[in-house]
Amino acid sequence: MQKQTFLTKNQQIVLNLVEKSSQPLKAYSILFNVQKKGIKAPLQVYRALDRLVEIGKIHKIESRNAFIACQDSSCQISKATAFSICESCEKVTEINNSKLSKYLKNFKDNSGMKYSKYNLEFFGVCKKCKNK
Amino acid sequence: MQKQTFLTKNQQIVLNLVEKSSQPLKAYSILFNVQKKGIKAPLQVYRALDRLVEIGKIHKIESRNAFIACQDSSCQISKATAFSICESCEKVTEINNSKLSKYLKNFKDNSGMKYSKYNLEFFGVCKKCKNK
DNA sequence: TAATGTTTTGTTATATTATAACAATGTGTA
DNA sequence: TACACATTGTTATAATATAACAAAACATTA
Ligand SMILES: [Zn+2]
Ligand SMILES: [Zn+2]
Ligand SMILES: [Zn+2]
Ligand SMILES: [Zn+2]
Repeated sequence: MQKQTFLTKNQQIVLNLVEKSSQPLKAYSILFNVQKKGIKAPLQVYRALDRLVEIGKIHKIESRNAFIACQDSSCQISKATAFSICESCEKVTEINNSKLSKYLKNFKDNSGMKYSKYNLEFFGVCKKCKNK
Repeated sequence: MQKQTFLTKNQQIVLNLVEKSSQPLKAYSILFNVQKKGIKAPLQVYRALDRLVEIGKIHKIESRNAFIACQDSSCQISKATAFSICESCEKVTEINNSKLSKYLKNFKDNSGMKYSKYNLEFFGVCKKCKNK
């Protein structure tokens, strides 16, 4: 049997929820919200999340331990992610900027190490919050 | 009483340990290693870590939940951090590259949000591991 | 279609990471 | 000294994540 190319039932349930949310969701909040769909245990959620992250459908916001749906179709291939995070309202937005991604993909430091992946998190105060 | 400008005893103990380590340390591994110095509880470690991160003496590697001593004196001011992480041996190195930091500090996306801080984590396989 | 090997799932238990709450102690200032 | 407040110690608990293993689902092919 080959590794799945489609989404399994649990993965689809989790993805649907994460995609409906405008903001990152925590694993246990996801669990709570999918219990009526038959997902009962943390591991079922974490397994679905792991796979969804692996195939680029969602991303983990590492500084928040939370998960957000991908808003940029190229992520499935590139493994290159960037986010802006408002430290006041916690709004998170995926940054889709080709210049930035080009710059970072080509970045080489002097260690001679080749990077296959990066994650960038910007922090600040969003427009909305600043005008309050 | 003003907020301290020096390091308190616990902070110094934790910092000493983290600085001695060439690699990121986890909070509970720090706790285990400073118990002979009189630090008994997780919260004592986390409080010290929080402050040390705040003043830029150490950084948290978010994707690893681990802490590493700052290897770049400008971090105390800039709140701009970048790391390379080997996914094979887990070696972490702070990237100190003025072009990169300049580029990222000046980066503006089209949301009109002003960033005061960023954290960037590059992943790959280090030279050593590649030659194995 | 039955046997086989593999992936995915369900389930229980447990490990790991981090914070809440509050009393006690220390320290600078008036 | 009296006050304000920062820091510490302590216990308990919350939040995040994984280990282990049996059961079920599914593709392959005999
Ligand atoms: Zn994406
Ligand atoms: Zn905001
Ligand atoms: Zn630094
Ligand atoms: Zn390596």
